[in-house]
Amino acid sequence: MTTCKHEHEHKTPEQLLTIAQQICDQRGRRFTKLREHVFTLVAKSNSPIKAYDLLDQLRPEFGSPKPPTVYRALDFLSGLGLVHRVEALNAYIACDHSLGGHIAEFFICEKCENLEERSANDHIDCVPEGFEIRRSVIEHYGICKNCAA
Amino acid sequence: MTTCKHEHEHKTPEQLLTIAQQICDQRGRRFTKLREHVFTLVAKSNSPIKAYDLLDQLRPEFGSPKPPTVYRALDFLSGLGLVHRVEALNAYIACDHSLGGHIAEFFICEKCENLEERSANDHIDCVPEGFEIRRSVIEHYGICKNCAA
DNA sequence: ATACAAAATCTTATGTTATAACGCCGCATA
DNA sequence: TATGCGGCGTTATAACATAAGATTTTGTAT
Ligand SMILES: [Zn+2]
Ligand SMILES: [Zn+2]
Ligand SMILES: [Zn+2]
Ligand SMILES: [Zn+2]
Repeated sequence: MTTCKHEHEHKTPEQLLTIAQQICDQRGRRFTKLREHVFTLVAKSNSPIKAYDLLDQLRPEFGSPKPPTVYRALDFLSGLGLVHRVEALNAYIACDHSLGGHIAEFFICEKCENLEERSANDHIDCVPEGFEIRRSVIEHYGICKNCAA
Repeated sequence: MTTCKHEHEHKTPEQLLTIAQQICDQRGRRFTKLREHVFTLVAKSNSPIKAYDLLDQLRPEFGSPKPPTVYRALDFLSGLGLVHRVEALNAYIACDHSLGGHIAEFFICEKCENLEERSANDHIDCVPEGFEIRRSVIEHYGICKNCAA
């Protein structure tokens, strides 16, 4: 258990949006109004946000969207590595490591819901012989420094 | 990424049941018929099993149980560390490390659904300063040796 | 410009997972 | 016998997610 000694600056929603547009461009995918709006809502949320909360926040500007609308956008965005799903919360967060393709590791405060994203080191011990890892879910739940006080 | 070199024997459902009863006794909790039956079903399943599949398998011997019945039993069992919830599958597995209180790490084959449980080493890098980890979710998805062939 | 194909979206319906709330029963304790 | 509590049944509903088909938008070729 090693406390972090690096700098981990957080990007602003605006920066994240710019990067998202670039990545989308590079891959030749369309960053539509809907996708942009969903991404912005995720990026602006300061804790993981749920699909049905996104639905609510899309209204009324985007009419009365139904679940498939927001799930499609989230699938698109997570396919590009722009957002991550937090499995144990059924919620979504904008990737702060704008590179795509990294293994995300989360530290989530159970009091204030704040989430810190890290790029997991790939030193995984004890992998079963011959097992090829395709995707990893690594989420740590606990109490952050602020909330411990 | 280090391939496992240890022996990891698997306990039989019967062994798991015996251990579960002991742990329950030690803690002064009641291992009721229902809890025993749910635990046995989980232990006998050779891949993570879902709550509603458990419900089906409880019938008709246990009448027509409703969701709260099985969720209560699962909460009880996981509270004692006898079963683990696999977050990204919404499914449950009997703990093979009968000690309780360990950090579970799973390697799950996406083809055959086989699951290997390990006890995660606690060498977590880059923990945010002052963050106290209470619970960790570590799940690796991929293809197992058998299915790669 | 027009036609076409593919991508994106909308809509309806349904499937899946999980919990709230309330009541009853059986057992332990005083 | 009263009292309390753990365990479980039951009803209802909340929360999360997807299937399938119709429709619109968009880029591309003619
Ligand atoms: Zn990320
Ligand atoms: Zn906090
Ligand atoms: Zn375990
Ligand atoms: Zn396999």
